[in-house]
Amino acid sequence: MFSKSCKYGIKATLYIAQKSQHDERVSLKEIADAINSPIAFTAKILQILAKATIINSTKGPNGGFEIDKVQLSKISIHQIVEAIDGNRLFDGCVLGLNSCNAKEPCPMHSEFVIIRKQLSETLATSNLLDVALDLNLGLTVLKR
Amino acid sequence: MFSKSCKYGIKATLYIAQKSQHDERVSLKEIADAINSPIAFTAKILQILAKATIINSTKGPNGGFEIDKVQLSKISIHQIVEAIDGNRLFDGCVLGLNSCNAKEPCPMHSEFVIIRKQLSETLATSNLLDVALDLNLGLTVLKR
DNA sequence: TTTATTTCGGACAAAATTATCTTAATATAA
DNA sequence: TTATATTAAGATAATTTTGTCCGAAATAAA
Repeated sequence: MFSKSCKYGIKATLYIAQKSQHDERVSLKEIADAINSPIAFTAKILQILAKATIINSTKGPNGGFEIDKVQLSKISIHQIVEAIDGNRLFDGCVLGLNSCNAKEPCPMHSEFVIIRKQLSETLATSNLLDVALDLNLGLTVLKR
Repeated sequence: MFSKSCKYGIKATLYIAQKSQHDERVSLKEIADAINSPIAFTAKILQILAKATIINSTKGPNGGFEIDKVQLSKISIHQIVEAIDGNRLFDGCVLGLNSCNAKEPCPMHSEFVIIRKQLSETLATSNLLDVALDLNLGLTVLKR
């Protein structure tokens, strides 16, 4: 479903979100520890997310990553997926045809209209604040 | 969503299904042509499908691939996906955690319960005969 | 201003996936 | 029986994705 990069990206963003809620800026190392990911590779993904203005990065001592607290409820998982994996999951033909639409569909097209709508909506209506709250309560986890 | 191998596998099986409906056995080359796939790589995928007894293969002159006509309505796309990509799409944690379930869920777990149920059911209730009929009517296509 | 800390960016490396090539095995028909 | 057509299987190669390393840039503090 999601690439490995994207999974790391989502988990990293959620961890940053959780900490940002309490005004804590977190370092690359702390993030990689928290989500059990390779540190240097995680750095690359965080760069992508920073360029997409989903997270903020600060260099230097006490630098690290954070998300504007008031933005938490306005950022969706959909945005993260788009930034890292692009939108072929939402747009592209399930069977990989170059073009595929209602008029000239692949054999799976119609079956996937509903599934993708649900997927897209679920990801679009999710938001970092809600997810961070569950993390705080220990209802969900980011590694294991 | 699906690996490239899996997409080839689905398309190849659907093409074989369509031809098998009319008692036509098809060659590797014909399949690769019909679905616009690399021929040798397609051969590998067909081997997997043959071992999974989803398709039948015959060597020698006039050999090729076919599916028992009476089985067409009993084979689902779900079976093809399982044979090629395994069932991590249906089972595995969306965020890649080693274990993830209702008791100790990842932050996306509950959101994906519905999506995956729908995905799994859609694929499980599909069958080769129905899809082949649409292909026959020209309502759907396998390449472009 | 110098030093320490941290992310950024580019080059490089490893692993996984996708793709090809060659030979073997099998079946058909002449 | 021999030649031919076809898939099977194994080795190899190319590409993409994932992962590492190192120096540069930026920032803060001494």
